[in-house]
Amino acid sequence: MLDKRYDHLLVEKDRYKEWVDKGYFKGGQDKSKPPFSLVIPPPNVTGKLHLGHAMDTIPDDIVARYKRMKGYDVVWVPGVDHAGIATQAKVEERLRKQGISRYDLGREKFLEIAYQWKEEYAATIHRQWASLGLSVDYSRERFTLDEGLQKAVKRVFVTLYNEGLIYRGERIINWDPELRTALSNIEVVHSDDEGEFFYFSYPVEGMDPLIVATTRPETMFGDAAVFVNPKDPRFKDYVGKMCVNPANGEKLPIMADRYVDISFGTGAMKCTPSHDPNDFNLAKKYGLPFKTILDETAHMTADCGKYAGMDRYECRKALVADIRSKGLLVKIEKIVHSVGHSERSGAVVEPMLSKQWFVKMRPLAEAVLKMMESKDKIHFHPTRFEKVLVRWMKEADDWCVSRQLWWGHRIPAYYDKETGEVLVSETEPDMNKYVQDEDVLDTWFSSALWPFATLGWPEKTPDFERYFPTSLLVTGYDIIFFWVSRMVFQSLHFTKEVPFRDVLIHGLVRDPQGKKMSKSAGNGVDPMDIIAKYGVDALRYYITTSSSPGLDMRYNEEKIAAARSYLNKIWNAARYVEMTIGEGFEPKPLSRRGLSTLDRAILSKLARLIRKVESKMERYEFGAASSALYSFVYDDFCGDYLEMSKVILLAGGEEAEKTKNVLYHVLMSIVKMIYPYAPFVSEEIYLSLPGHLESLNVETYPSLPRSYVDYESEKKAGILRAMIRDVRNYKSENSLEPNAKVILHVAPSFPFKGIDAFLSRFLFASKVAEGTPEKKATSFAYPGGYELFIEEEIDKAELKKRLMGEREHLLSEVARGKKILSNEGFLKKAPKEKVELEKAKLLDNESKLSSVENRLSSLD
RNA sequence: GGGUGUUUAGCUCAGUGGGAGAGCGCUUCCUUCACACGGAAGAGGUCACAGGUUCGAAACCUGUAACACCCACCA
Repeated sequence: MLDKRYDHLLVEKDRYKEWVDKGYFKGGQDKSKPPFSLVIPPPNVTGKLHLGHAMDTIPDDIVARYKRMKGYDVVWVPGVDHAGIATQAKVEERLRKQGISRYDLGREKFLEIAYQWKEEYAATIHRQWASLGLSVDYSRERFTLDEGLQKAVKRVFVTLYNEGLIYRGERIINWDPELRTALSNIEVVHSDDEGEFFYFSYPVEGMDPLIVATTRPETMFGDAAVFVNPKDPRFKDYVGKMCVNPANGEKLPIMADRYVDISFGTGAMKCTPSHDPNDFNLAKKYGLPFKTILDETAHMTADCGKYAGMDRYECRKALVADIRSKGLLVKIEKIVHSVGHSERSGAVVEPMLSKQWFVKMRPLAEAVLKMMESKDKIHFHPTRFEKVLVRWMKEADDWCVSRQLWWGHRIPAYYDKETGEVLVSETEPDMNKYVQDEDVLDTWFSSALWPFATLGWPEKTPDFERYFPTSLLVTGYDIIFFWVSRMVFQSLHFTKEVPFRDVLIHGLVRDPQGKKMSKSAGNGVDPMDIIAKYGVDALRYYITTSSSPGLDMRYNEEKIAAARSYLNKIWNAARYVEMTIGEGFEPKPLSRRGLSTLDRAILSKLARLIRKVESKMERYEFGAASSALYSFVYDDFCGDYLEMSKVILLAGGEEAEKTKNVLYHVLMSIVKMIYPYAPFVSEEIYLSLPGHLESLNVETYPSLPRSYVDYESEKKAGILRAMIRDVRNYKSENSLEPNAKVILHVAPSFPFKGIDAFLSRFLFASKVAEGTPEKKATSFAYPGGYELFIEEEIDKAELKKRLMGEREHLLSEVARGKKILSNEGFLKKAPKEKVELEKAKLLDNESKLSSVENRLSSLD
């Protein structure tokens, strides 16, 4: 027997371990079942789990549990991501607190410490998966740096290199001077920062000086020219002349190119080939010299005269002061401009000319675009995110994949110690002759292989054959570029298949004000706190049902409390059913034979509900599925059926036994349908019920044949329910006590077995008579022409007022019905059922109206 | 500069052509033997605005406004 109250701490205790130990989550145990596979979005080994992880994994878990019940062989591969930059930054930060830099330790020792870090955090992540109740298959767990992934990464790198899709080149890249590594374009986040726009005077022999504006004076040491637009009349005579760089006195050619925007700044632009991507292009075009004037920590190089060794901002300040003292500073304007910051360190990114490895994107991207136009395309939910992928694939520049870090997949490129010739190879060459590239790969390079590499690729393993492509990926819209797109093109290129058939995109959890949750803002919520307070089932329910797919949600603790109340409701309904059916109850198979109208009605609703919930679950519409179940639980099951069935149960006899069986089966169905959302509490209820298997984890999804759908019984039960509500409302409006005795009449005879008993129990009817009463009485009309009369002396004025209001409402309803039914367009074009429905409604409303009018006239 | 989303009850949000819904909050009443994490009965919305399509629009189309987000090399 269940306790009076649902206590999530008791319910969740030790349960997960038991499930794992019993092997319920292990895939591949029955290969006669159709496969269904997922991979977890591997969390970074950088810290604690947050609500974003819950958003990533709980929908996966709901689908996995649902699919198991539907008879699939589910494999859900778990794992963690080494998260190159992020982890290295954290490890370095920890070391720094001990006064150690990574350079003090050296590569090998540093990696040892990083691996320790990984073990530490992987353990935390495991505990948190357990707290969330994720039904992942631990026998298939992977890590983005494990042996298999290393093999896959090498295979991919070497193959792409041999195909000419990976190359090493000198280009302007985004440099993070804090972490001292190159970054890809999407690892740079732009923000509108306040800055200064400096106008300097560049002397020109025999002419007025040229005024050039810049936000970055310190880069003037790397300038190679000044550009103007060829169509700009102001500078017609300047082109071809030389001007003097006020920073160092060097002469710079004045050149013309259409790239220059006439209306921006002064119309004259300085060109710094090594520190600006556009200037780089111009310099290439015109053969200008490249001079690097910033080092890897963004300090000025030896080429910068007395400023050598200064930090870039220090130099800017000093240089501007010096130019001012020479009288060459014209003015300084405040400006808000877009500045790139490192996603990880926050440092202002420095565009630098640097030799890095790149993945050539065009051919890979084209394959994605082609796939997304074919009938075998990947289906995104919601579909609009397909556009996000497509747009990014259309625009993507070559991907800089080398990182000047230690924590990651080392690039399998080797350089001949004598000739410097490069050798790219999966196997290590003679290391006496060669030295390996120092750099590692972008973390996303290995994450991109996750769906197929975790299943065994490049080997043709049984898992790979059976479970790839995976069925579903769940992730946030914020990493479509970083992760989803890269998995797609790598998978298409190397397996010739999509990595997953469906992608379910979720939004972000924001704080109650709608702000992004972040550590620095201190507005984050620890899922572990929620779980401790409300239980993980309530969290799971909340996360998956309180928002629409793809939209952000605001964290709302009240809704978590509401979710817990809901689970408590189910818990108590179960408790009641257990008490009612009693010890030793043996469930029998359901049969419609000999069932009461009430039983038929609830089973009819259940049959329809199961179909609806299933169709929503199949489309990953958890909100819609759960709200259908929710209203069934509250309104139909607890509100109506449980209460009304008490009448039958009290009467006892064979009918009562049948009702007990129905109670049991309906409850079981509810428990099974809520199970994917709330596995812990449903397991507890399930195991306390008779006729259970060893665990809900091995149960099948409920089903009821269509023959159980019985609208006639639903309608009758609905009328009874309406009668009860009407009389209660009548008492309330007429200031009668809810248990005030009334005499009721129903006419004509309502074919509902034991109606007297129902009405006397719920309405405190002292007598239920058939036929129209002799005395004047208030009446209510119902579909099918049934009327209910209440005998009770009440305030005539009040009654009249109420009836007038009701008449008004009915008149408008009748008018509306007549209008729509006299509308030829409607009669012709609307679906037949709709027309019939309207006709029936009109008839009902007319009969109600005439009843109300009779009552009114009898009052006068 | 380009793109996407949002605008529905006091608050947070569902609702993809056929009489406006949920949770919380609010009003009145009720500890009756499943549940006060509860029950009964209620109040509360020109569905942002303006046009259009349709027999019928919160929903579809076109514009407008406000807010949010993404992308982009304007020095």
